Amino acid sequence: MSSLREKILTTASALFQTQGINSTGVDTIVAVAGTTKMTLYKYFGSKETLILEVLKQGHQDFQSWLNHKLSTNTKKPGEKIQKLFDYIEEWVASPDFQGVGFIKASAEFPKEENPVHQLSSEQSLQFRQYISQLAAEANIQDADGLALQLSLLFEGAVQAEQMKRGSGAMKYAKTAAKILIDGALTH
Amino acid sequence: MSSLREKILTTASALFQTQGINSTGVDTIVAVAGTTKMTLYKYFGSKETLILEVLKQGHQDFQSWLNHKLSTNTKKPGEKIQKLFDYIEEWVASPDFQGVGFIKASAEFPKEENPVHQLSSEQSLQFRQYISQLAAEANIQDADGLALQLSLLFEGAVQAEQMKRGSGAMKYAKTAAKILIDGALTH
DNA sequence: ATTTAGCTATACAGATTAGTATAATCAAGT
DNA sequence: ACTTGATTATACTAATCTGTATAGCTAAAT
Repeated sequence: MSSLREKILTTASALFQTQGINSTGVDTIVAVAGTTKMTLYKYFGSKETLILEVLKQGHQDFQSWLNHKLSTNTKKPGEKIQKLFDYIEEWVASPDFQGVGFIKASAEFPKEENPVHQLSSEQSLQFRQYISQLAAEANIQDADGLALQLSLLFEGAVQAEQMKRGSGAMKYAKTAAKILIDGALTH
Repeated sequence: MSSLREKILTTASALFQTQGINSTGVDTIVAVAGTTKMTLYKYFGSKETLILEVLKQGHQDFQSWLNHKLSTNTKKPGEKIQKLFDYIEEWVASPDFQGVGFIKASAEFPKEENPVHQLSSEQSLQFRQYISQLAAEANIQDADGLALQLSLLFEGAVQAEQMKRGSGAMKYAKTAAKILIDGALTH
């Protein structure tokens, strides 16, 4: 079971989001999680490993949640891309939303050779490919191009939301996305 | 004259961009700038002040460059918003492009009470208002809404460009922007 | 030649950080 | 009752970072 490992993960995730990654010490993490450094370093050999695990967990949670929502609420595969931002907005508005890890992480670790930066970059690409796949299912010509544009809206809105909480940026990203998708569908 | 002050400013700006703000120590800055800590602390009383000055300088450089380009290359005021992303792309592609400070800074200093975060937030808002003004000059109904959407594309593309250099994200942001602007103009 | 101002050189204080070493505690299973 | 394994508690090391103190250098102006 090892609920302590998960407790450390969720605590670190919340602190990284609210305080920043570099500004959050392991002492703070273990204090808030109600454990000690020894236990943290037993489960995660280093702070960097912990960061990577937090990123993996967050990305997987988001992807599986989104995929489940889209799979159960659409009939034809081409419908998914049209509902994509509806669920993204729902995700961002949910109370346990803890930001999008890879956006913040890539900003705090800008060196390309850094493992955290590399994982962030990989996750960003993976999400874009997921959108591209949805676009292709809807028979959109330039699926990759539209996917990139939608990912820009997504990342920009998350960025704006992080900059000023409750800015409603994702709502405007959603309407912009609909325009871009409609335009791509008719061509 | 005080060219040392400017040397420190540009050096810090470059290092903040490539290494991250929190990961760049003042010792590194003065070593690269070819001066000493005493001089740095004489001009800027603290590292935080230096960060704020770097942000102010970068934002002002960008705004005045952009404004000059738009003013000299358009005849009617309504044309500006259509050429906006052409010049933004040119700016990002220029060799001395050193990122957009407020995007990175707000990610590294997420606490809203932090002065660096506050300045970043303010600059982001100011840029959005500038776009909104261009939209209003073109007689666009929901100028603020379009401005927010365009700023999302802008910030998302800069974010993507920082994540993977030379990704060409701004090119796709530009075409998406044109679609959104055209849509807003016909309504 | 001497003063003055700006800059350098260097050492250091004080705080914070990641990570480790060691011993004590606690809860089970046998 | 005893062992085993996981966790806690605490102290420590070594590195890093911001900011300061002190003294010396250099060049120009008078």
